[in-house]
Amino acid sequence: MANLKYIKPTESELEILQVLWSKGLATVREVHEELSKTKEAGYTTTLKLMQIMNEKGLVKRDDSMRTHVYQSAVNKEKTQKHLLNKVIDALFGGSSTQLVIQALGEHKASQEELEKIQQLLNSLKTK
Amino acid sequence: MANLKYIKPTESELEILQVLWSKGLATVREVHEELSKTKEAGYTTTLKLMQIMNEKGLVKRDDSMRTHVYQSAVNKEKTQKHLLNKVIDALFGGSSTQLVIQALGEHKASQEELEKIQQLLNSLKTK
DNA sequence: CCGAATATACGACTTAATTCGTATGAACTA
DNA sequence: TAGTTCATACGAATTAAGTCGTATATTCGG
Repeated sequence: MANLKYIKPTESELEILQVLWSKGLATVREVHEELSKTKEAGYTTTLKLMQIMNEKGLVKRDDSMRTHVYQSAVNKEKTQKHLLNKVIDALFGGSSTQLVIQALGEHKASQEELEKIQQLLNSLKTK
Repeated sequence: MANLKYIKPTESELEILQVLWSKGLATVREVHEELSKTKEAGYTTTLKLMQIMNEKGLVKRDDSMRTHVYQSAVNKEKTQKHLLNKVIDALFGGSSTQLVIQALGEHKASQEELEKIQQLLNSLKTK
């Protein structure tokens, strides 16, 4: 195996993964177009990044055609979980509750979302 | 001003800030001792890091004595908030709710902590 | 007072991320 | 078919983090 241990994408890599997670399959061009909406960067920069990600095993690609088609090679939820753990340690001394409080306090969530959280909370409390 | 915009401590810097936040005041030696509990690094490495942090404005120090005394120059909650926002963007497409759900689902919180979250949730819902 | 211990300063090295220029070749078009 | 467009590959430059060796100064114990 070569990926479960080393899920540690950089910020730029994460941006690319976001696109791949949402699109499923995408060419470098497509990823680059998407990133260009919010970011300034040359095409070959994106290309290079994705090539490196391929070497690292963060993405897979089909290079049977001239234009390669990429997809994520790492699970979205697993990656989120993994990096979130790091944040909780680095920023909140390991307390996920502190993080939740901080996150809930700061950002507005819709009633619907709050309800979702409430349900989750209920299931945790009665357990 | 020179700090509100650029709160972007690295991982190592965050470790040091954690120590300073908890101790209030500390010498390089003290910080280094603390870090040594969980990490392998030379004394001068910690020293250098803290010197750089001083230049960046992440910490302040009293160098009126031979042994300098450091303290954090950035607010803990502000820093948490700032970096948390980055994580929410980079990892959860801007949805703090997704982050909360992920965090609550993964980590066990005590009944007491859950109660705290519940109260926060109540105040958000009735608003 | 002298040597050991301890402190800071500073420069240099290593590694990794990011960026991009350029080369090369395929494919499409007039 | 020649020229333009678009793709990948690759190498190199830049920047920053992290690490540490070494120089130098201060302090303290005996």
